[in-house]
Amino acid sequence: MMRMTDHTYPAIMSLFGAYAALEERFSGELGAVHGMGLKESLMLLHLASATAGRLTRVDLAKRLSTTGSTITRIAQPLEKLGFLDREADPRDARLAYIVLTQTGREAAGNIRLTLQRQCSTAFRGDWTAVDIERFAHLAGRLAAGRNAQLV
Amino acid sequence: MMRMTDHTYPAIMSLFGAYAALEERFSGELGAVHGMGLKESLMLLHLASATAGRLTRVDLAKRLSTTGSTITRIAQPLEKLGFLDREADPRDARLAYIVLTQTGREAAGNIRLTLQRQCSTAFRGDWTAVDIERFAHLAGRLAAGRNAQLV
DNA sequence: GCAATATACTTGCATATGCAACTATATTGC
DNA sequence: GCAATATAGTTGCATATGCAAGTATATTGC
Repeated sequence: MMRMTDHTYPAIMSLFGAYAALEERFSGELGAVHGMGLKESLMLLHLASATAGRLTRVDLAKRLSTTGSTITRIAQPLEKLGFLDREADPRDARLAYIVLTQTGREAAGNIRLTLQRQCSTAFRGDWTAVDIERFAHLAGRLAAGRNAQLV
Repeated sequence: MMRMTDHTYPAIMSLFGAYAALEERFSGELGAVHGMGLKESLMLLHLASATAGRLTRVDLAKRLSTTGSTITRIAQPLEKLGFLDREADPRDARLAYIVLTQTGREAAGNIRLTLQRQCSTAFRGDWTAVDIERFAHLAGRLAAGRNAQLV
Protein backbone atom coordinates (compact mmCIF):
# COMPACT_ATOMS: atom_id res chain seq x y z
CA MET A 1 0.00 0.00 0.00
CA MET A 2 1.22 3.49 -0.85
CA ARG A 3 1.79 5.82 2.03
CA MET A 4 1.37 9.57 1.58
CA THR A 5 4.23 11.68 2.87
CA ASP A 6 3.35 14.81 4.79
CA HIS A 7 5.02 17.82 3.22
CA THR A 8 3.61 20.46 5.54
CA TYR A 9 6.65 20.49 7.80
CA PRO A 10 9.29 20.93 5.09
CA ALA A 11 7.00 23.44 3.39
CA ILE A 12 6.91 25.69 6.45
CA MET A 13 10.60 25.27 7.26
CA SER A 14 11.46 26.26 3.70
CA LEU A 15 9.11 29.22 3.96
CA PHE A 16 10.93 30.33 7.10
CA GLY A 17 14.27 29.93 5.35
CA ALA A 18 13.09 31.80 2.28
CA TYR A 19 11.80 34.65 4.41
CA ALA A 20 15.10 34.96 6.28
CA ALA A 21 17.10 35.01 3.06
CA LEU A 22 14.86 37.58 1.41
CA GLU A 23 14.50 39.80 4.46
CA GLU A 24 18.27 40.01 4.73
CA ARG A 25 18.81 40.83 1.06
CA PHE A 26 15.94 43.27 0.78
CA SER A 27 16.70 45.14 4.00
CA GLY A 28 20.35 45.50 3.09
CA GLU A 29 19.69 47.05 -0.28
CA LEU A 30 16.78 49.18 0.87
CA GLY A 31 18.99 50.60 3.59
CA ALA A 32 21.83 51.29 1.19
CA VAL A 33 19.71 52.78 -1.59
CA HIS A 34 16.86 54.51 0.20
CA GLY A 35 18.12 54.81 3.75
CA MET A 36 15.27 52.91 5.30
CA GLY A 37 14.39 49.43 6.43
CA LEU A 38 11.89 46.94 5.07
CA LYS A 39 9.14 47.93 7.53
CA GLU A 40 9.48 51.63 6.75
CA SER A 41 9.47 50.88 3.03
CA LEU A 42 6.36 48.76 3.27
CA MET A 43 4.71 51.47 5.35
CA LEU A 44 5.18 53.96 2.52
CA LEU A 45 3.87 51.45 -0.01
CA HIS A 46 0.79 50.74 2.08
CA LEU A 47 0.12 54.44 2.32
CA ALA A 48 0.63 54.92 -1.40
CA SER A 49 -1.85 52.17 -2.18
CA ALA A 50 -4.45 53.46 0.28
CA THR A 51 -7.32 55.69 -0.70
CA ALA A 52 -6.37 59.35 -0.28
CA GLY A 53 -2.88 58.20 0.63
CA ARG A 54 -3.71 58.11 4.30
CA LEU A 55 -4.23 55.51 7.01
CA THR A 56 -4.58 55.46 10.75
CA ARG A 57 -1.83 53.98 12.88
CA VAL A 58 -4.09 51.12 13.81
CA ASP A 59 -4.68 50.27 10.15
CA LEU A 60 -0.99 50.46 9.42
CA ALA A 61 -0.20 48.27 12.40
CA LYS A 62 -2.52 45.57 11.08
CA ARG A 63 -1.11 45.80 7.58
CA LEU A 64 2.48 45.63 8.77
CA SER A 65 1.74 42.88 11.29
CA THR A 66 3.03 44.93 14.17
CA THR A 67 1.75 47.08 17.02
CA GLY A 68 0.64 50.67 17.29
CA SER A 69 3.68 51.69 19.27
CA THR A 70 5.99 50.49 16.52
CA ILE A 71 4.03 52.50 13.97
CA THR A 72 4.32 55.60 16.11
CA ARG A 73 8.05 55.18 16.38
CA ILE A 74 8.66 54.26 12.76
CA ALA A 75 6.59 57.22 11.58
CA GLN A 76 8.40 59.79 13.71
CA PRO A 77 11.65 60.05 11.74
CA LEU A 78 9.79 59.77 8.43
CA GLU A 79 7.67 62.71 9.51
CA LYS A 80 10.78 64.70 10.43
CA LEU A 81 12.25 63.91 7.03
CA GLY A 82 9.16 65.25 5.31
CA PHE A 83 7.83 61.99 3.88
CA LEU A 84 4.79 61.88 6.13
CA ASP A 85 2.36 64.34 7.64
CA ARG A 86 -0.54 64.23 10.05
CA GLU A 87 -4.17 64.84 9.31
CA ALA A 88 -6.99 65.03 11.82
CA ASP A 89 -10.43 63.55 11.36
CA PRO A 90 -13.21 66.12 11.85
CA ARG A 91 -15.59 63.39 13.02
CA ASP A 92 -13.28 61.59 15.44
CA ALA A 93 -10.68 63.56 17.35
CA ARG A 94 -8.85 60.40 18.38
CA LEU A 95 -7.67 59.72 14.87
CA ALA A 96 -4.38 61.05 13.59
CA TYR A 97 -4.11 59.88 10.02
CA ILE A 98 -0.68 59.39 8.58
CA VAL A 99 -0.60 60.93 5.10
CA LEU A 100 2.05 60.82 2.40
CA THR A 101 3.52 64.16 1.42
CA GLN A 102 4.47 64.74 -2.20
CA THR A 103 8.06 63.89 -1.27
CA GLY A 104 6.83 60.76 0.45
CA ARG A 105 4.83 59.72 -2.59
CA GLU A 106 7.87 60.09 -4.80
CA ALA A 107 9.98 58.10 -2.36
CA ALA A 108 7.31 55.40 -2.31
CA GLY A 109 7.48 55.21 -6.10
CA ASN A 110 11.22 54.77 -6.07
CA ILE A 111 11.09 52.21 -3.30
CA ARG A 112 8.46 50.31 -5.18
CA LEU A 113 10.76 50.12 -8.20
CA THR A 114 13.60 48.81 -6.03
CA LEU A 115 11.32 46.25 -4.45
CA GLN A 116 9.97 45.08 -7.77
CA ARG A 117 13.47 44.63 -9.09
CA GLN A 118 14.46 42.72 -5.95
CA CYS A 119 11.41 40.50 -6.33
CA SER A 120 12.17 39.60 -9.90
CA THR A 121 15.81 38.98 -8.95
CA ALA A 122 14.65 36.58 -6.26
CA PHE A 123 13.22 34.35 -8.97
CA ARG A 124 16.27 34.40 -11.22
CA GLY A 125 17.42 31.01 -12.28
CA ASP A 126 15.30 28.16 -13.49
CA TRP A 127 11.97 29.63 -12.44
CA THR A 128 9.34 29.55 -15.15
CA ALA A 129 6.48 32.02 -15.31
CA VAL A 130 4.14 29.21 -14.37
CA ASP A 131 6.23 28.32 -11.31
CA ILE A 132 6.15 31.92 -10.15
CA GLU A 133 2.44 32.32 -10.69
CA ARG A 134 1.77 29.07 -8.84
CA PHE A 135 3.95 30.12 -5.97
CA ALA A 136 2.27 33.53 -5.80
CA HIS A 137 -1.13 31.87 -5.69
CA LEU A 138 -0.19 29.35 -3.00
CA ALA A 139 1.64 31.88 -0.82
CA GLY A 140 -1.33 34.20 -1.13
CA ARG A 141 -3.56 31.53 0.34
CA LEU A 142 -1.17 31.00 3.25
CA ALA A 143 -0.94 34.72 3.89
CA ALA A 144 -4.62 34.81 4.81
CA GLY A 145 -5.06 38.32 3.50
CA ARG A 146 -1.94 39.91 4.93
CA ASN A 147 -0.32 42.31 2.50
CA ALA A 148 -3.23 41.68 0.17
CA GLN A 149 -3.59 45.44 -0.30
CA LEU A 150 -0.08 45.63 -1.70
CA VAL A 151 -0.49 42.79 -4.12
CA MET B 1 -0.98 40.90 -28.37
CA MET B 2 -1.00 39.12 -25.01
CA ARG B 3 1.07 40.66 -22.28
CA MET B 4 2.59 38.50 -19.57
CA THR B 5 1.93 39.72 -16.05
CA ASP B 6 4.80 39.70 -13.61
CA HIS B 7 3.85 37.79 -10.49
CA THR B 8 7.12 38.12 -8.63
CA TYR B 9 6.01 41.13 -6.62
CA PRO B 10 2.74 39.69 -5.33
CA ALA B 11 4.54 36.40 -4.73
CA ILE B 12 7.06 38.00 -2.39
CA MET B 13 4.50 40.23 -0.66
CA SER B 14 2.36 37.18 0.01
CA LEU B 15 5.39 35.32 1.29
CA PHE B 16 6.07 38.17 3.72
CA GLY B 17 2.45 38.11 4.83
CA ALA B 18 2.44 34.36 5.25
CA TYR B 19 5.60 34.50 7.31
CA ALA B 20 4.19 37.17 9.60
CA ALA B 21 0.99 35.21 10.16
CA LEU B 22 2.81 31.95 10.86
CA GLU B 23 5.50 33.47 13.03
CA GLU B 24 2.84 35.03 15.22
CA ARG B 25 0.82 31.83 15.57
CA PHE B 26 3.77 29.53 16.05
CA SER B 27 5.58 31.73 18.56
CA GLY B 28 2.47 32.19 20.61
CA GLU B 29 1.77 28.52 20.98
CA LEU B 30 5.41 27.52 21.44
CA GLY B 31 5.67 30.02 24.24
CA ALA B 32 2.51 28.83 25.91
CA VAL B 33 3.21 25.10 25.56
CA HIS B 34 6.98 24.83 25.79
CA GLY B 35 7.99 28.15 27.32
CA MET B 36 10.27 29.14 24.50
CA GLY B 37 10.22 31.16 21.31
CA LEU B 38 10.50 30.10 17.70
CA LYS B 39 14.26 30.70 17.49
CA GLU B 40 14.97 28.71 20.62
CA SER B 41 12.75 25.91 19.37
CA LEU B 42 14.46 25.80 16.00
CA MET B 43 17.81 25.81 17.76
CA LEU B 44 16.91 22.62 19.60
CA LEU B 45 15.64 21.04 16.39
CA HIS B 46 18.83 21.91 14.54
CA LEU B 47 20.86 20.38 17.32
CA ALA B 48 18.69 17.27 17.35
CA SER B 49 19.15 16.81 13.62
CA ALA B 50 22.93 17.34 13.77
CA THR B 51 25.42 14.52 13.95
CA ALA B 52 26.32 13.78 17.58
CA GLY B 53 23.66 16.32 18.60
CA ARG B 54 26.19 19.11 18.70
CA LEU B 55 27.05 22.22 16.73
CA THR B 56 29.27 25.25 17.15
CA ARG B 57 27.72 28.65 17.71
CA VAL B 58 28.87 29.74 14.29
CA ASP B 59 27.10 26.80 12.65
CA LEU B 60 23.96 27.50 14.62
CA ALA B 61 24.08 31.17 13.70
CA LYS B 62 24.16 30.29 10.02
CA ARG B 63 21.33 27.80 10.35
CA LEU B 64 19.15 30.19 12.30
CA SER B 65 20.02 33.13 10.04
CA THR B 66 21.30 35.20 12.94
CA THR B 67 24.59 36.23 14.53
CA GLY B 68 26.93 34.55 17.00
CA SER B 69 26.01 36.94 19.77
CA THR B 70 22.35 36.01 19.51
CA ILE B 71 23.26 32.34 19.72
CA THR B 72 25.32 32.96 22.83
CA ARG B 73 22.45 34.76 24.49
CA ILE B 74 19.74 32.35 23.41
CA ALA B 75 21.80 29.39 24.60
CA GLN B 76 22.49 30.79 28.06
CA PRO B 77 19.07 30.28 29.64
CA LEU B 78 18.64 26.92 27.88
CA GLU B 79 21.94 25.85 29.39
CA LYS B 80 20.79 26.96 32.84
CA LEU B 81 17.58 25.00 32.37
CA GLY B 82 19.55 21.86 31.59
CA PHE B 83 18.59 21.50 27.92
CA LEU B 84 22.06 22.27 26.61
CA ASP B 85 25.62 21.63 27.65
CA ARG B 86 29.07 22.62 26.46
CA GLU B 87 31.69 20.41 24.93
CA ALA B 88 35.24 21.38 24.08
CA ASP B 89 37.11 20.32 20.98
CA PRO B 90 40.45 18.67 21.78
CA ARG B 91 41.88 19.87 18.46
CA ASP B 92 40.68 23.47 18.58
CA ALA B 93 40.40 25.24 21.91
CA ARG B 94 38.35 28.08 20.39
CA LEU B 95 35.37 25.84 19.79
CA ALA B 96 32.67 25.45 22.41
CA TYR B 97 30.16 23.02 20.96
CA ILE B 98 26.61 23.29 22.09
CA VAL B 99 25.29 19.81 22.83
CA LEU B 100 21.80 18.59 23.66
CA THR B 101 21.41 16.97 27.06
CA GLN B 102 19.02 14.06 27.43
CA THR B 103 16.43 16.52 28.75
CA GLY B 104 17.10 18.77 25.78
CA ARG B 105 16.65 15.91 23.36
CA GLU B 106 13.31 15.04 24.89
CA ALA B 107 12.23 18.67 24.73
CA ALA B 108 13.28 18.80 21.09
CA GLY B 109 11.11 15.78 20.38
CA ASN B 110 8.08 17.39 21.98
CA ILE B 111 8.68 20.69 20.26
CA ARG B 112 8.99 18.91 16.96
CA LEU B 113 5.57 17.32 17.51
CA THR B 114 4.05 20.71 18.29
CA LEU B 115 5.66 22.23 15.21
CA GLN B 116 4.52 19.42 12.97
CA ARG B 117 0.98 19.80 14.21
CA GLN B 118 1.15 23.56 13.67
CA CYS B 119 2.46 23.02 10.16
CA SER B 120 -0.35 20.70 9.20
CA THR B 121 -2.86 23.09 10.76
CA ALA B 122 -1.45 25.89 8.61
CA PHE B 123 -2.63 24.00 5.53
CA ARG B 124 -6.11 23.24 6.81
CA GLY B 125 -8.83 24.16 4.40
CA ASP B 126 -8.90 23.54 0.71
CA TRP B 127 -5.26 22.56 0.36
CA THR B 128 -4.72 19.35 -1.56
CA ALA B 129 -1.70 17.11 -1.03
CA VAL B 130 -0.48 18.17 -4.44
CA ASP B 131 -0.79 21.87 -3.56
CA ILE B 132 1.22 21.34 -0.42
CA GLU B 133 3.92 19.33 -2.12
CA ARG B 134 4.19 21.95 -4.86
CA PHE B 135 4.43 24.73 -2.36
CA ALA B 136 7.09 22.86 -0.37
CA HIS B 137 9.11 22.34 -3.52
CA LEU B 138 8.88 25.97 -4.67
CA ALA B 139 9.57 27.43 -1.23
CA GLY B 140 12.56 25.12 -0.92
CA ARG B 141 14.01 26.61 -4.06
CA LEU B 142 13.53 30.14 -2.75
CA ALA B 143 15.09 29.24 0.59
CA ALA B 144 18.42 28.62 -1.11
CA GLY B 145 19.40 25.93 1.35
CA ARG B 146 18.34 27.64 4.56
CA ASN B 147 16.72 25.26 7.00
CA ALA B 148 17.51 22.47 4.54
CA GLN B 149 18.93 20.44 7.43
CA LEU B 150 15.59 20.51 9.20
CA VAL B 151 13.57 19.48 6.22
C1' DG C 1 59.71 29.95 14.93
C1' DC C 2 57.45 34.39 14.65
C1' DA C 3 54.61 38.00 12.95
C1' DA C 4 50.40 38.77 10.51
C1' DT C 5 46.00 37.33 9.74
C1' DA C 6 41.83 34.64 10.48
C1' DT C 7 38.35 32.45 13.36
C1' DA C 8 35.32 31.45 17.68
C1' DC C 9 33.22 33.31 21.24
C1' DT C 10 31.75 37.05 24.53
C1' DT C 11 30.25 41.56 25.84
C1' DG C 12 29.12 46.66 25.67
C1' DC C 13 26.33 49.61 23.31
C1' DA C 14 22.74 51.23 20.35
C1' DT C 15 18.49 50.23 18.21
C1' DA C 16 14.04 47.86 17.64
C1' DT C 17 9.85 46.25 19.40
C1' DG C 18 6.05 44.21 22.24
C1' DC C 19 3.31 44.96 26.41
C1' DA C 20 1.07 47.53 29.71
C1' DA C 21 -0.19 51.82 31.62
C1' DC C 22 -1.88 56.36 30.61
C1' DT C 23 -4.58 60.15 28.28
C1' DA C 24 -8.05 61.58 25.28
C1' DT C 25 -12.10 60.79 22.80
C1' DA C 26 -16.21 57.94 21.19
C1' DT C 27 -19.86 54.75 21.80
C1' DT C 28 -23.23 52.08 24.36
C1' DG C 29 -26.66 50.97 27.86
C1' DC C 30 -29.68 52.71 30.82
C1' DG D 1 -27.28 62.87 30.15
C1' DC D 2 -24.13 59.86 32.60
C1' DA D 3 -21.53 55.88 33.75
C1' DA D 4 -19.28 52.02 31.73
C1' DT D 5 -16.81 50.38 28.11
C1' DA D 6 -14.20 50.62 23.81
C1' DT D 7 -10.81 52.67 20.77
C1' DA D 8 -6.61 55.67 19.07
C1' DG D 9 -2.45 57.15 20.13
C1' DT D 10 1.86 57.80 23.14
C1' DT D 11 5.32 56.46 26.34
C1' DG D 12 7.99 53.76 30.01
C1' DC D 13 9.98 49.52 30.59
C1' DA D 14 11.79 45.09 29.54
C1' DT D 15 13.55 42.14 26.12
C1' DA D 16 15.79 40.99 21.71
C1' DT D 17 19.34 41.58 18.52
C1' DG D 18 22.99 43.38 15.34
C1' DC D 19 27.55 45.52 15.26
C1' DA D 20 31.95 46.41 16.78
C1' DA D 21 35.52 45.80 20.06
C1' DG D 22 37.96 42.65 22.99
C1' DT D 23 40.10 38.02 24.22
C1' DA D 24 41.75 33.60 23.09
C1' DT D 25 43.33 30.33 19.87
C1' DA D 26 44.68 28.69 14.97
C1' DT D 27 46.62 29.15 10.64
C1' DT D 28 49.54 31.20 7.13
C1' DG D 29 53.56 33.43 5.09
C1' DC D 30 58.09 34.06 5.45
